[in-house]
Amino acid sequence: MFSTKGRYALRVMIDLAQQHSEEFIPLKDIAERQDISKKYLEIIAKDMVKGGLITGASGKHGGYKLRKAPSEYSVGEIIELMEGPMAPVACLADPDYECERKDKCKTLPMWTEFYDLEKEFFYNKKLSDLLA
Amino acid sequence: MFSTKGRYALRVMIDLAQQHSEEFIPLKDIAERQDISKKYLEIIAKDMVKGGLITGASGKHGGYKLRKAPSEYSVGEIIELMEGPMAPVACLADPDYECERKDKCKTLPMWTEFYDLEKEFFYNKKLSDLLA
DNA sequence: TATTTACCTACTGTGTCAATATGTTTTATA
DNA sequence: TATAAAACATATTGACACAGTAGGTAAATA
Repeated sequence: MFSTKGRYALRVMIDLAQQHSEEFIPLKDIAERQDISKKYLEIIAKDMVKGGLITGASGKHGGYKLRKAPSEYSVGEIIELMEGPMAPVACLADPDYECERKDKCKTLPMWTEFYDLEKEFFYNKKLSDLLA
Repeated sequence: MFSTKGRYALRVMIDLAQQHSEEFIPLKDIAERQDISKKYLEIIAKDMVKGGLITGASGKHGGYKLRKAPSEYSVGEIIELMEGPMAPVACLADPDYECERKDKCKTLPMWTEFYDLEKEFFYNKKLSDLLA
């Protein structure tokens, strides 16, 4: 299950895209439109700035805006930035993970196959695909 | 991320299938081979019996065995029995979930599409596919 | 200087995960 | 019939993540 961090971030991205504005959009407006606690969204928006998804501006007429066109964002990059790798098992999430059973593990190929499928799905899905 | 409940259950199923036996296999042996706490596996095995995946027999020469041929079990049914629906979001996990945003939700079609993909993948993957 | 906004740090209640602990019941066998 | 081996049952626990809340500071504009 994806958590609210990723899902709310996605909704913030969609909301920003829908404003079709070069101006900064205050979080207050987004929180109201999306019906999400503004205080909680602050945490999420801060991480989004830190991760390079959006830019923030303080002060009057401040707010947030996208850094790229919606078609240039993949859903996968948004979700993985907020929640970490969308791996089905821990041994795939961390490349340094050394499982001593990995050579004889009967399920690893299946998890790998699914992980690839999952990444392909979400990295080919663009933010612009969600605006229809 | 799938939890140990589903993953361990899958390993128990694989282990049972690998014994190619009509006898009951004691959990002690499975726990040793799989290097999983026997006490914890007891909880899991009990749920597996309850869910109809395996049959259990108490007493001497008791243990567990599969109820069907490995090719008749899908990985999906094993995982969902142990962990509940593998839905990416709560509103898809529960058919009675009534989200007031569902009609205007921009992300629901994507989650649904992914959920279908996921189910297709895991329900077409059979236990026998993991024995190679 | 006042207002608006983002940004920062800390805290908290709730729940799930991954077990452990301590039994009781069932069944075959010596 | 006693014993051992096994499943089955119930309760508890420590650690952690999730989903926020609370209260404040810094920056920018008018």
